[in-house]
Amino acid sequence: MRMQKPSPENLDLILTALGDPARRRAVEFLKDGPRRAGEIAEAAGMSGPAMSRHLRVLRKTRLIAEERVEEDARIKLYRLERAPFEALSGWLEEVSAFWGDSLQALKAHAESVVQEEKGGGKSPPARTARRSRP
Amino acid sequence: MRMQKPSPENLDLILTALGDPARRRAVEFLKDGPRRAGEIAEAAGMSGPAMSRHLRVLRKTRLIAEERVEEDARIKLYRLERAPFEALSGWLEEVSAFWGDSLQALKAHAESVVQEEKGGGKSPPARTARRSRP
DNA sequence: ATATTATTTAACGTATGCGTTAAATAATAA
DNA sequence: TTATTATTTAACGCATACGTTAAATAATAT
Repeated sequence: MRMQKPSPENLDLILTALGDPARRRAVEFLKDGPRRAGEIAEAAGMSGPAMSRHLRVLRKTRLIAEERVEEDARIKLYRLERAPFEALSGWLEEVSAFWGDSLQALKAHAESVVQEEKGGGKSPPARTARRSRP
Repeated sequence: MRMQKPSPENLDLILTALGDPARRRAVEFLKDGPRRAGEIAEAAGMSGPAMSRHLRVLRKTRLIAEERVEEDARIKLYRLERAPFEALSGWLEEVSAFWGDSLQALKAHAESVVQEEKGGGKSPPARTARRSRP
């Protein structure tokens, strides 16, 4: 049983999805809890169909998931899903690890330890410019 | 005193910029240090002009910056710039704060305190679904 | 069954993004 | 100056994304 690989291919979808302001507004709106499609559309200031398309994109990337209310089967709620945010966060940390970010200080440190264990074979981080001239 | 506002408008550009795989490859390549445009293009497996366009996008979002080598004025290097990554990271933390992520645990807590001080006027975080029926 | 409300899908027009080839700039070297 | 190498910009063609209005589905209520 695999537990959700970093799935770097999905970064494409995740970042593209979050790149649209309407979808980002939807995500920010859902931060406060599950909501219906109509509420989300209204909060983002767009028509239902337009938001429906956006929700489909967010659903495809698993940034959101549907949720049914038992008491009222016709009501369908959307809520944020954790994994893709973590995937993106992980990629960000990996990219910006070498800066020693204040927030990620201890995590970054842990990462670096792990990285040392792996033995930094590939690219000796030549921070110095190499001239290409003979 | 806040340094470098969250600049939510730039999230658009940042996320759109990072949404393209070629640009992401460029960023990952620059993680190991400053490189020339040609090297980046080759690493990403595309023509010079194509990558030049991408670099322009990355430059506009300040994800990268130019750097001149004094010893050889005709060589121009690109390097990663910290701020936009932090901006994105900050937004991510804000959005996913309520999950109590292990990494962001204490930061998230601090945020929630701040949020309490602001007085949650607008949307009372009703984690429970409200039916819209009369 | 018919009506009602909520959401999704279809179809259309417009706009933007990407890669390629060819031309234009920059900055030196001979 | 002219030649050389590196990078950027221009122009073209193609594909995809977005929002809107109108039609189709879902799931109940009467």
